[in-house]
Amino acid sequence: MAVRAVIHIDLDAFFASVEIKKRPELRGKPVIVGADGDPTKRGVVSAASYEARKSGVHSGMPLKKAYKLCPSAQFLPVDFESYENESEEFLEILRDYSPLVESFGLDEAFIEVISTGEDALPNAIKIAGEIRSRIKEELRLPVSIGISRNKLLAKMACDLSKPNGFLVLEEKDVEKTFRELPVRTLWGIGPKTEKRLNDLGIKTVGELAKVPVQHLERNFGLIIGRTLHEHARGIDESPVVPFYEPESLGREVTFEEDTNDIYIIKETIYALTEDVTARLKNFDKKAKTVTIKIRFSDFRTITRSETLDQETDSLNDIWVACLRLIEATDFPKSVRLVGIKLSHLSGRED
DNA sequence: TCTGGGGTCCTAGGACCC
DNA sequence: TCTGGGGTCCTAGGACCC
Repeated sequence: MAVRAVIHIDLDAFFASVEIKKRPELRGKPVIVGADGDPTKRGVVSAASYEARKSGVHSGMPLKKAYKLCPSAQFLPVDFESYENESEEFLEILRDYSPLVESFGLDEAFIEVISTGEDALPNAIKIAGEIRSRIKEELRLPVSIGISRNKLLAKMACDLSKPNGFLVLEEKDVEKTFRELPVRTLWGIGPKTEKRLNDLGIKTVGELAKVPVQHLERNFGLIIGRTLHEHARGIDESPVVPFYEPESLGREVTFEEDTNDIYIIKETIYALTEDVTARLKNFDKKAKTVTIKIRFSDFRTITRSETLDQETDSLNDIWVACLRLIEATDFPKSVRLVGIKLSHLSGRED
């Protein structure tokens, strides 16, 4: 009989850890990586070392605020290329242990391990231990690992173990482990759902698990309601998928200063369109739907989309669609961000 | 000190067809 | 002179993840 186990691996404070690896003199110091590394400009924290987190800095926080909280930190620009290189080496190590490796962002991955016998966990624990040693020796990066029988529980175990952790979560321990956890810690519950659950008197995952599924379906819809109910009980049947075809390709950019100038807006969207169309061709895809995105100075964000008669990878076709969308849009306030997205992608059938 | 950029998935309403 | 109901596609927005 074949049984499965899932390992979730997460490189701790990944961008910051890579920077510290490049510059060892930063080890043990607060390091904050974000945007172009200038905390007086617009941008947010992409990663903060644990020393910086002690000051209250966390990813997603505006750099200006991070600077107020931790002025002694070393602020560094995002260097995607080196993170991508490290990430590729990370995935290569994992693929030595199973073909079923699903990357999730640059710094996280799931591995499914199939074992013969009654229990897959002991074998998964052994493999996870080897992976941990190799990442520490070959990549010299800190890592946390969670092991369980499905993706949800493996990820939750990993999150609970951070930093530098290693945690096995068995089904029999789920109820006790989840009982007192705030609902926000459950995968898929963000700030909005947390607030709505709290308003319903549901504060912990243990409480959520006891709510009748019909009650959740009424409040959150059939799909999300059912998922909340299952996740609170540690149930997750989703497979580990080694490769996804992209569903959409997009680029967006925030201006250093808000602008009213329609020529700057058009010029910027054109540059983004060139970039995304090149990526589209690289993927050997064509797109049917073109969407532009505008965020105004008050942060109100709109999208305008057009589905073409025929899928295309032509820069001209896509740009003309963008222009039509721009012309049909009102600009009542100055603009903070513009973006473009291509969707309804399909492979070329030339 | 405000609030990035890359994505995925879900929902709701309207158009349109049978 | 009163207008069903199902299916599908499109658009816009929102929640969530890293």
